[in-house]
Amino acid sequence: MTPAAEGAGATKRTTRGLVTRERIVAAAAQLMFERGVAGTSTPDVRDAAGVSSSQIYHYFADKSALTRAVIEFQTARILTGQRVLLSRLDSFAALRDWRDAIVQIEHDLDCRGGCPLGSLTSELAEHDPAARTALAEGFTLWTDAIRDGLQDMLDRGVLRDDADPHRLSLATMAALQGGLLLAQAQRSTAALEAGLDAMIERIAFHAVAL
Amino acid sequence: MTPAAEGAGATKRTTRGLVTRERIVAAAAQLMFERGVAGTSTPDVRDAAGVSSSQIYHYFADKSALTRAVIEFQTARILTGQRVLLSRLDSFAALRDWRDAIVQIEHDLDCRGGCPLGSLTSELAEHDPAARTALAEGFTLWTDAIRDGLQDMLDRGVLRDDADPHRLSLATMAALQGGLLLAQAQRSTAALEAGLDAMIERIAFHAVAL
DNA sequence: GGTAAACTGGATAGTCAAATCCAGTTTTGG
DNA sequence: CCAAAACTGGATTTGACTATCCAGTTTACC
Repeated sequence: MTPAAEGAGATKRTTRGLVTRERIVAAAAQLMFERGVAGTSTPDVRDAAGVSSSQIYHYFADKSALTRAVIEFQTARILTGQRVLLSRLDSFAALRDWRDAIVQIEHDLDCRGGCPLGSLTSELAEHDPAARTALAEGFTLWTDAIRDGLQDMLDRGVLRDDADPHRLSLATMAALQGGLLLAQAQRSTAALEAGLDAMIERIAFHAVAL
Repeated sequence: MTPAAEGAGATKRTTRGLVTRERIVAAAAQLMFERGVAGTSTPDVRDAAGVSSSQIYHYFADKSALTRAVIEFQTARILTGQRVLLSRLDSFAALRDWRDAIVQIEHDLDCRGGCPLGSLTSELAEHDPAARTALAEGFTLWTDAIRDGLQDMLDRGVLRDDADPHRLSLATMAALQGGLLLAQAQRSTAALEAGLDAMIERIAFHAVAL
């Protein structure tokens, strides 16, 4: 009778149920961000979400399913949270604003935690194939958002034809992820700033002469 | 009576003892690379190293101390393993060889595991300050090796004076780390290649005109 | 108003890992 | 040769976590 909790089981859910489910996911996401997946126990999530133990297993088949929900949650969070910046990532001013916003966030966090998706990657990629796939998908969506802005710049003639938006967006995402990882290790945004700046300058190399 | 196992306890160690200690660290490093720190139990390490349980706690105060030894092991491994490439990272040909070697390694590993230091970072940074410091130090040594090559190019007039070796090396390390992380998630070296290529091109921007 | 879902709260089983301890054996280095 | 270190192999304590189950209560919705 346990609702499939995830699959096409199509168990009827009330609004209240969905809200509770979301509260569990949000709490788990926060804890996993702060302490990692292995460092987050279901009792921890239970307390943080303010629910009873049974509710967690009512909505999720097991911890692995909860973790996958967290990945989707973080992906959505990044894409909507950066929507304003990402949707208009189509000028050098916008790129620099985006860079500044990320550096500012990291600074405000005292360089703790790295990237919500990046941290999960190294912990899950090798022993949870479903999680790895979900993470890969999240990175792809994120990278594509950057690519679209660059494509826009190319279409509008801001960038020359020799610019490859897809490749540039991949490189930018690499610099971002690595910058966040190094920020976490070194408690400094120096590498993050250097990486993002270098990529923006690299993109500027393709700009049509003023 | 337990030897401090790490500190300035200055317990006399025989050659055989050091060899065994190293065998434990190497086995732990391999397992932690494959399964993560949390996914590696001391019984796992015991079996992989072919020693008795007591020996692990004979050489290391606890799992945390062993983990720190693993970080030092991996740092040394990277620096000596890439010594040939890193020590002469002072020309564009050398930079490209270095890039190719890294991509090749990742390809041979089927994009599994990411960076030995990077993986440890997101897992340990937030709840093991000593580990975080050791990781930061490892990244600094690695980045400095890159910086030295660039400084060489600058000193020899291959790069123009407006090149900032330190900043460029930081950006390169960010692209490398992010590229490896994305490779792990997406099982593709595309982002790694794009990131490193972009950085090499970025450095080439500072090259004196031919 | 009644059915189904949401929810509490705690008991519980089973597993596994960290770390300590010990009694005895082998190896080594001066 | 002999003392210290290296090492075996396993027993053991302690604790935490995953996951299940249940008996009963509250809330939502047609």
